[in-house]
Amino acid sequence: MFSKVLISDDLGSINQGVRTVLDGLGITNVTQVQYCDDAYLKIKSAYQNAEPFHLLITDLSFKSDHRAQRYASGEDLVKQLKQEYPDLKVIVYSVEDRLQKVRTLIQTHKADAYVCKGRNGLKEIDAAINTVYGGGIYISQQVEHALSSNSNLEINDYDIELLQQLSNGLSQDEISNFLKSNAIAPSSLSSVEKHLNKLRIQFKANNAIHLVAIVKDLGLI
Amino acid sequence: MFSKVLISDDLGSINQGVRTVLDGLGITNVTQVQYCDDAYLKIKSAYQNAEPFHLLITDLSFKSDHRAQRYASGEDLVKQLKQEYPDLKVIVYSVEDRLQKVRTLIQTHKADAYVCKGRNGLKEIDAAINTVYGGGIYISQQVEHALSSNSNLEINDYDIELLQQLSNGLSQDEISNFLKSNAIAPSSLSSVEKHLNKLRIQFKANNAIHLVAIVKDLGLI
DNA sequence: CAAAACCTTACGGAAATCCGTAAGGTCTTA
DNA sequence: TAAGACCTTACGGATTTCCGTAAGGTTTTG
Repeated sequence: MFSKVLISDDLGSINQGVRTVLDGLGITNVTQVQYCDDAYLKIKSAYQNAEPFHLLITDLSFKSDHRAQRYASGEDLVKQLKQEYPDLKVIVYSVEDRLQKVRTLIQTHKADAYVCKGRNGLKEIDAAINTVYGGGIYISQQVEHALSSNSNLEINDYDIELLQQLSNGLSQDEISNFLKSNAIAPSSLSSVEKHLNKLRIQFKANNAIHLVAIVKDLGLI
Repeated sequence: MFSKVLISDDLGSINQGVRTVLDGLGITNVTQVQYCDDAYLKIKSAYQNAEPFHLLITDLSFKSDHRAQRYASGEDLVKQLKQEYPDLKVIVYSVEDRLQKVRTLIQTHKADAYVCKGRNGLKEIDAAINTVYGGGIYISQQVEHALSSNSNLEINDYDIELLQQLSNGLSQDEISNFLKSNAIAPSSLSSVEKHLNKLRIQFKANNAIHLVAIVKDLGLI
């Protein structure tokens, strides 16, 4: 079993619950932090001292306060850590249950587990730790279809960018110019129209307003 | 000090933290529930047995699961309870920091405190309990300007309705027809345009898409 | 390689939006 | 009651979105 674990979560009370689970698994070398930057520094220095952490359990959303942070979210933290220390196992523990988030964390950033905070959260943390220790990937039941299903996986970063800019108030013409100046292809007004039209059909939206409302509800932007 | 308290929060681990605070205040008669409906029933039956709860500390968002619930959110719960039992003190304890939510809870539903979950959440819970016990209203610092300021309080139900329908994908023409068929005045296309234009200016939105994105972020719809 | 499939881009027209102006109605106030 | 403020409604034009069609380029496939 893991012997050295770091918990990162800005709500102290949740840390307590996770710690209880770790106790139950006989894991006593547990460190807690409340800021992403602290998590990064702890892991880095432990690694340099040849006493690396084996597992990180982290939340995604951290309330910002007066302390300026390099890593504003758990996602940024996971991304960086997994690049730098691929051997470090990472369990994400979040209330966030949007499929796109799960997908990004697991597939892109290579997190090892995604556990939704909820009534059974701590039980799932237990299961996740065991699965991850065995080299597996654990995903909460309520979001497990994020990976498998043939759901809206075919929307890509380009589409997200379009939707993002649209929701920022840019006209389609302005989006076209934005893409040109950022060397993103395709950039013609016609292409912007085509892609947004495709998205409208995909999400069964009546118009661009409806589309933005829908994807915001879905948490895609 | 309060002697009989109910905590309602679907994440067991958070309950633990709040319970610690209550312990520190010498409050030992504490009950916990994980569903809004349970909270309602407990309070109702305690009242009927002439042993009413004095204080409810509740979350707003509850994950839905297999159990069908009459009260889907903490907001519904607070609304109902405060109507039925005005003497019951209510502290809302939520990660939600949108001003409109705070306003509705405090002004419309008459909650006694609004505490944002965060790094200092438990300290604030402590302060809130003391303030509320003294008959006051407590609001977390980060959202306290929700009430005082002269902010966008002048947007009314009619505006919300327009924004709602707009985000549902109706064109302005369709909204006009919708208003006519529901006998809501004013209903002309021109008026719909005017009001939406006013809202665009108010929220500094470039266009209708931008407007919907903004008010969705603000939690107005 | 050639055909097919796909994508990008351009263009044009219908519809919707954005944004003035103006007329008429309602409410407030002196 | 009369003037003023405010609101609703109508209308017209500029701009933007919506939605086809078509030409040219790139990628896939046999």
